[in-house]
Amino acid sequence: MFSKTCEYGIRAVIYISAKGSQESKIGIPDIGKNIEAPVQFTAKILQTLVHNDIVSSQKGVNGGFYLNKQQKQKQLIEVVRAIDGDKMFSGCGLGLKSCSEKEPCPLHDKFKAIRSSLKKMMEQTTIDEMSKTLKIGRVLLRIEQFVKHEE
Amino acid sequence: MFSKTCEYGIRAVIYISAKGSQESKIGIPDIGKNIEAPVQFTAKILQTLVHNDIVSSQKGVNGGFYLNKQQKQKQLIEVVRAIDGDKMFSGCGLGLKSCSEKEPCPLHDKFKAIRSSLKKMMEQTTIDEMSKTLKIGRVLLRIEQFVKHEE
DNA sequence: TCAATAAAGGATAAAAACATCTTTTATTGT
DNA sequence: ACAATAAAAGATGTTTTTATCCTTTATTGA
Repeated sequence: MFSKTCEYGIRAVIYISAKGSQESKIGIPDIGKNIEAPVQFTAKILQTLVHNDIVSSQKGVNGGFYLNKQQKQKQLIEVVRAIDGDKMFSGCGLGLKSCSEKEPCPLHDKFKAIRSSLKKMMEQTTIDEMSKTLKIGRVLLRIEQFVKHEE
Repeated sequence: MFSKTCEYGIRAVIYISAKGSQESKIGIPDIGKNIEAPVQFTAKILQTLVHNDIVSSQKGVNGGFYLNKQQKQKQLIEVVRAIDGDKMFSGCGLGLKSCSEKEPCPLHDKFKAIRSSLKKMMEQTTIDEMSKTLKIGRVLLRIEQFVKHEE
C-alpha cells in the first residue's frame, strides 16, 4: 500500500511524537533502532519530513527530532504526501492516461470509492492520535519504555 | 495501488476477454499495441497468467491468447494474486512484523477496513464484467474496433 | 574557543522492478 | 515433410527504489 520509505517515515513520526518533546529530542540511532528501520535511510526520510514541516530538528549537542504542537495535529495524509507525493490519490487505477470521468475504465467507479475512503481515513487520522493509540497500551515497535509515559 | 506489471496484466486480460475468442485468438503485438504496454514485457506477464490458468494460449499459426468460459468468470482478485501474490492482502499497513490483532499498530483497524473493502471489490468484479463494461460504450484503451461488437 | 555532538547534504552501492533481446519449442496450413 | 507462425523460455539490460558511506555544517557545554 505504502512504499517502504513511507512506512519508515510514518513509523518514525509516530515514534518521535510519542517519545520526544522540545525538551527531550530524539536522535537518529534511537529512532532507527526502535522503529526497526535502517538508520541512515531513516535519516534521509527525516530530512524530507523536516523540509515539509512535519517534524522539527535541531543540530548539535542534545539535538535531535521532535514534533511541536502544530505538527502533532497534522494529518496522516500530510506525512504520506510529503514522502510519496500525490500519486496515491490521482490517476487511473489501471494506469490508463485515457481514463476519465467521461471515458472511465472498467474499474473507474469502484476504484474511486475505495480511494476516497482511503483518503478520508488518512485525513481523519492525526499524528497525535496515532501516538496516543500507541501509549494507551496497544504496543507497537519496540517501545517498552512507554509504560512510564502513561497517565 | 497495483504494480505496473499488474496493471498491464489486468489490461491485457480485459482486452483479450473483450476482443478474443477460441476461434479468433489475439497475438502479443496486437495486445501490446492496444493496451499501451511494452510488447515483450506483456508477453512475460501473459506467460504467468497462462501458468495460473487465467488466460489460455496456443502456439503456431493462428495461435494467440483467449479466455475460455471458466476463465471469463474469474474474479479480478485472481488476476492480481497471480501476478503480485498475496502481499496486497496481508501484513501490517505500516510494515510491522510485530503488529497483530492482539498487539495492533495505531493504524491497524482503520487499515483493515479499507483493505477488506478493497478485497471485496476485487472479489465482486469478474473479468467478464470488466470486458462488458468496455463493450457497452465506456471506451478504454485504444479499442475503437469495439463499436462493431456492440449489440 | 574548542572539542564533542548531531543533523544536513552529497556521493555511491545494492536490490528490486521494469523492460528488451535472442533462442527454443509447438502448431499448422501447404 | 516442411516452411511459416506464434508462444515459451532464458539471458541480459535499464531504471527506480532502497540503503549505506563519508564529508560538511550548526550547536552547545565545558
